Amino acid sequence: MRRSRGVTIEDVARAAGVSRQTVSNVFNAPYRLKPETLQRVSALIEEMGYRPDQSARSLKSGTKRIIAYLTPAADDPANPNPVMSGFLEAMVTVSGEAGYKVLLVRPRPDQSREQAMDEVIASRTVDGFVLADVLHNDGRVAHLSDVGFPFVGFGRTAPGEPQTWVDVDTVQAMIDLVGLLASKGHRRVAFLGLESERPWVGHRHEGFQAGVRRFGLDTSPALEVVSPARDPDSVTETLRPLLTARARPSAVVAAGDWLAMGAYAAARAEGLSVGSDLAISGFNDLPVTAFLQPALTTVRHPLPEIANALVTRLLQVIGGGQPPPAGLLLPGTLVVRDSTG
Amino acid sequence: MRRSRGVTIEDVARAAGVSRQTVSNVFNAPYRLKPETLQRVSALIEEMGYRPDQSARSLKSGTKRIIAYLTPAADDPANPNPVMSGFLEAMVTVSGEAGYKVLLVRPRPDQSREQAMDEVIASRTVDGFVLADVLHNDGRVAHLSDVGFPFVGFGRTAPGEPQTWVDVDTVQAMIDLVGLLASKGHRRVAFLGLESERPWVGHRHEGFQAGVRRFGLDTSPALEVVSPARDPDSVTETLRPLLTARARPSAVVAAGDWLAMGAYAAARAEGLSVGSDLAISGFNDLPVTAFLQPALTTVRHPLPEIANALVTRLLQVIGGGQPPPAGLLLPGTLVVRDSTG
DNA sequence: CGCTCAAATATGAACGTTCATATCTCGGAA
DNA sequence: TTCCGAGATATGAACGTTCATATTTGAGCG
Repeated sequence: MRRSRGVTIEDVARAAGVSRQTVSNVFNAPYRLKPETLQRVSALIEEMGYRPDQSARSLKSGTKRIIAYLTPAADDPANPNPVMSGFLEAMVTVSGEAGYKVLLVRPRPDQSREQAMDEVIASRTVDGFVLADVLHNDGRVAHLSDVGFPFVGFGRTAPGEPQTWVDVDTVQAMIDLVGLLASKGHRRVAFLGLESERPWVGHRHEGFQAGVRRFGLDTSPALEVVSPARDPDSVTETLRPLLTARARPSAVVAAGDWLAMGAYAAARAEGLSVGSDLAISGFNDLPVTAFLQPALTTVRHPLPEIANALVTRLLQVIGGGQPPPAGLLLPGTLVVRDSTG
Repeated sequence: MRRSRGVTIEDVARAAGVSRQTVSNVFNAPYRLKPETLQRVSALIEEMGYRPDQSARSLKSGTKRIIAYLTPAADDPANPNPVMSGFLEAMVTVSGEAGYKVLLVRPRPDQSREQAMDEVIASRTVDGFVLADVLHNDGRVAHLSDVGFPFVGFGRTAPGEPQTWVDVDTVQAMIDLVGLLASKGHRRVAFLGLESERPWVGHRHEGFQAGVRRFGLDTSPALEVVSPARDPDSVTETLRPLLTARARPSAVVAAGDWLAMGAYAAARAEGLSVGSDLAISGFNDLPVTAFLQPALTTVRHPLPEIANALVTRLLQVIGGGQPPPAGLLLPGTLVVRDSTG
């Protein structure tokens, strides 16, 4: 009669004629074992299919080898955010390589995000948190910082707050983008923004302005417009005055890919050919960009690098090290396609 | 001096002047306690912020309250699959409501999916698996079934295999879609397929054919074309002969939304107006569909219902119940937008 | 008034590890 | 030859729960 649970360290120890500790050392301190013993016990572990019971290991050692990902509420339930699923994808890969798994945590309808975090912390289920879409004065940051639980975030905190964040250098990417357009001879470049509090909207605007100044392009405020929403109709409405003006811009830098798609529609509505009559660029490199005609020039987030930096920093904090003194900005990648001629 | 770990059951018991078991019962068998005691201890638990240590609980009871989601390798790393991220989203929500959390498991580069699962099983980290994109003769299904570990899948298995799956009733959805077109007077409807082994491609084709027969439309095989890839250029190439033919179809039913986007491009290339000159439909209801002009008529997967059925079935199997005798097909939702006139 | 029995609560053991420490082994120096 | 000490391995305790079982409590009955 076999036990219903799995193979235990005791089983392996008995089979190998060694003690539990020796088997434990195969996983936790192989250097302590005589090479010959290591070899022999390892083989037996493999053969018997033994893995340490995570619960027992966690209970005794206090380390879970699990990172919690606080799932962001989707902007709009019908529109899952592809940047964030790409980020999660990268997080899983990178933390997997570091020997950590990712646990998805979503606050129940009756809970605040902070309460959900408290529950996970109190039940000692994970070693740390990864937050997405972190912004200045983020309640989650304040809370985790207060209770002293390890965390890192994708986004940015304010200067006085903990600096355990990593983000894309949006401003620099926008400057590069404007530089690309300038190099193609564009002098009147419009910026298509979005009416939103999200910090990245501001960063993209800021980067655009910096780029325009840097490359000596037309800085007329009339070239900067803000759409109330991302749908093509709103964008078309927003851009119409600009595109029908006497001196229309030769390029539109949109604050995001969806907005850029709207700009395509606006261009078509005015009989302008995207790429030749009007250059258009986006931001985010959503899956859709490659399916547009012409394909959209955009900026790709360095998601693997961001995930890597976050995991590295988080493990550092978990390990009891000093939290990083400053946030980290990583460069985005300009993906040049046909929409910019 | 406070202990570095958290509040334990012992702490609460002492503070309340009761035994550990009584505190434990507050969570696991409240009906056993005198209402007065329950009340008093609950209040103290709340006040002290006590939560049972998951590791200790798991170790003793054997139940982890965690479901593993074996993350599917993205078709193309640059194109995360939005249907699957929507599915994961739904899984997190539904399992959260059932008191379970979702752990993401990805095989390391040196591992097969089966090896990754074995590792998770042997380390007793989760109670069961959810598989996405399950197909006939799926190695994961065979393996989990062999080792007798609880699992369910989104997709379909072959008749002889375990029937713990849930899927969309693709055929019925396609019939509905063809019915919609028939009701609008279309008689020559084309099917735009994709060169792929994926089972859903076949189901969509099958459903299309059933619909065409059912509604007495033109069944000419010439109306069924297959694109070698999903990009707009390939699709345009594939559709050109059909759209320039003497008797061109008045509608195109695409096997997926990306293909439908390609059909938009093909229509434009021939100077046809989508919606009026040529009706086009897709499948999946990707985020992009609402941003197209005209917005795309498509089929939405019943992701919350699928997740719900899967979790229900999985918990049943975990609880030691009989595995479901048959798979479950859930109806998709026709999302009628302007691309079908 | 004492007894019975169910309801309510308490106790000791066990889950499978790792930690802290103890013991063993064996080559080399005195 | 004896002893030392470092390297290698072994042992008992502890992590914080829940399980199985034991004990207490108190209402109802003869």
